Amino acid sequence: MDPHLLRTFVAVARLASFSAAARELGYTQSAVSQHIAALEADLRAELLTRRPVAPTHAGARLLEHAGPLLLRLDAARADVLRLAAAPPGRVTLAASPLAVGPGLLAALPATGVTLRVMPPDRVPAALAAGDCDLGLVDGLAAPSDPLRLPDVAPLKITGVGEEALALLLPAGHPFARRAAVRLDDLADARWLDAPDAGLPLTPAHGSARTALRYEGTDLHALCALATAGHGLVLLPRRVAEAAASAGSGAGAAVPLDAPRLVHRTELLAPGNPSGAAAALAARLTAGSPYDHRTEQ
Amino acid sequence: MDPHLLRTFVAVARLASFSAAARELGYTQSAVSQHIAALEADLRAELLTRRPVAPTHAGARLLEHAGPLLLRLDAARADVLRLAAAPPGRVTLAASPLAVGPGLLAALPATGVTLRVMPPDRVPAALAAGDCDLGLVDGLAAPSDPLRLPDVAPLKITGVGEEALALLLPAGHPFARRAAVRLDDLADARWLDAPDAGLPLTPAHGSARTALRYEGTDLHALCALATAGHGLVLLPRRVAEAAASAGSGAGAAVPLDAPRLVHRTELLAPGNPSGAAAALAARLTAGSPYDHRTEQ
DNA sequence: CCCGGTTACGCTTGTCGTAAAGATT
DNA sequence: AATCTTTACGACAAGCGTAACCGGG
Repeated sequence: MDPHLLRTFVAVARLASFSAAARELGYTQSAVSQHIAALEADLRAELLTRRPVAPTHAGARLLEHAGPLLLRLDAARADVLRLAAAPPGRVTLAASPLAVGPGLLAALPATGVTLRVMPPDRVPAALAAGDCDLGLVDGLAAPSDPLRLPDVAPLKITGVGEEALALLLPAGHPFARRAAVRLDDLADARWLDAPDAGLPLTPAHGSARTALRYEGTDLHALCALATAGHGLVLLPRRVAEAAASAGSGAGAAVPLDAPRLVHRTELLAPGNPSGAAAALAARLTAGSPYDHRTEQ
Repeated sequence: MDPHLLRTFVAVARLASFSAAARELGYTQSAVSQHIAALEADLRAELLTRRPVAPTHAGARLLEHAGPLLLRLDAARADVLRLAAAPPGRVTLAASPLAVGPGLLAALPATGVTLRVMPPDRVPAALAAGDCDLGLVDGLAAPSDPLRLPDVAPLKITGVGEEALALLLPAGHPFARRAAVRLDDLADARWLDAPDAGLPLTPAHGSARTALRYEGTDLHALCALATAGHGLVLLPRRVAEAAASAGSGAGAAVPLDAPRLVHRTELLAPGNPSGAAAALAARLTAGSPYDHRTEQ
């Protein structure tokens, strides 16, 4: 089970073609064919149907394993290489949209930082692959509970902020004048689904119908959709309030009465933060105005 | 970063010797030396100091990655091979000691099952390596929260039981006559540390001093130690009560008043449970008397 | 008959073992 | 001096590419 074979296998499965995979990987079709044959011989199972090329049952299983496996492998490489590489002055920080808040902005030094915003589920992978030096992710969790992140690598995870939640909705919405709403009230609400912006439909939303799916990481657009009545979104309270007032009165932010659910932001750092990265990490964990708001 | 090289590397690091690793792996010392050299050239970093052989900083980092990586690799192999292998009638079930309860015993069919008890942290690895077909682990968690397990492979995880906790202590202990104790009361208690039996010292125990460390998976011995006053143990309530009464009055079980903390048991199954394993899994999740006690 | 995957075969490269050299206690 | 790692080198196998082959649309 050479990683090379595995990589070829996932490429073939993804592209549904031996020749396309060969082109992508810089091999000949023949080599790809041999790779798959070697894998199938090793595992004593047919992994792909040919013509059309599609994973068999066993192949599908292997695919589930292969992704995380290759990711971890890259992570290990990148991690050790990062140790050896001369620590450059620049730091690249990957962050999910809702992790970009006042706490982060206050902690950023004047120079030397690249900020890269991406969907939260891609942050760990970016860190693993060495594309960035630090990661900031956010998500919903119980107070002081860590987020449930895929463990792609031994990462140092630090909570850097927790904030209560609020619902963003149009000013004319029946709930808009309430002092607070409870999750029970929202059992069959219509939610906006915006996984790239860090607002996927979670178990907290119940068996909700999706109002609209938004693909992108732009919070302003998302808030505009919400205040225009295309669906509800659950946001950190400050963000919701800012969006409600910014929209020239078109929106309203209603606090969510769910004491066991908060918006949490976490800092992910590889075990070996280089000098500049370590300094930024320290400022993010300690110096942030988010910091001491750990309860409620 | 060939897995073979990685495997050699961890062996060398573990044994602190090239030659010993070579013997263990069936290579010559020369080959081992070449493996390490290849790794170091690839990662452009010295991974081991020679004489004495010890991991460098970079090597230590790589070691952190290598373990889970190799485990996942074995898991993938085992998983796919299991698919192809003719499903034998026998099922091997790996379980942590406290997961062996009435629920399990009731669900066991008359024949065809091998039960293997091991420390909870070794169950996922056993499943990954294909040494067993199903796993049962237990641990402390918030109600209806899943346990935090290392994700060695894409496993199907199902909660099969939650139970309140109780403290087992000698009959003469100051707490023995209380109706319940709270975690605050136990801030500086002396705890038994028995990680192999599934009772490691957790954050729930505060910054506790360890009374005695017990290595082994035998609950009876552990309960005897507790009732003899060698330290406190936190057990599922039924287990604690049974142990208290079994010890001919030497012990007492005091319910723990911590509504946010329960003893939870989970069933781990690979994605491809074979016929017999699937049947047992179904009986464990559905038929168990544990099953409907999900709250409190 | 064309497109795409497989098989045959030669060549290059890599990997292991033997054996000699080098280093460290 | 003894022990353990490294280096040199030869043998063998693995892996890739070229090219011929085959099977389905």
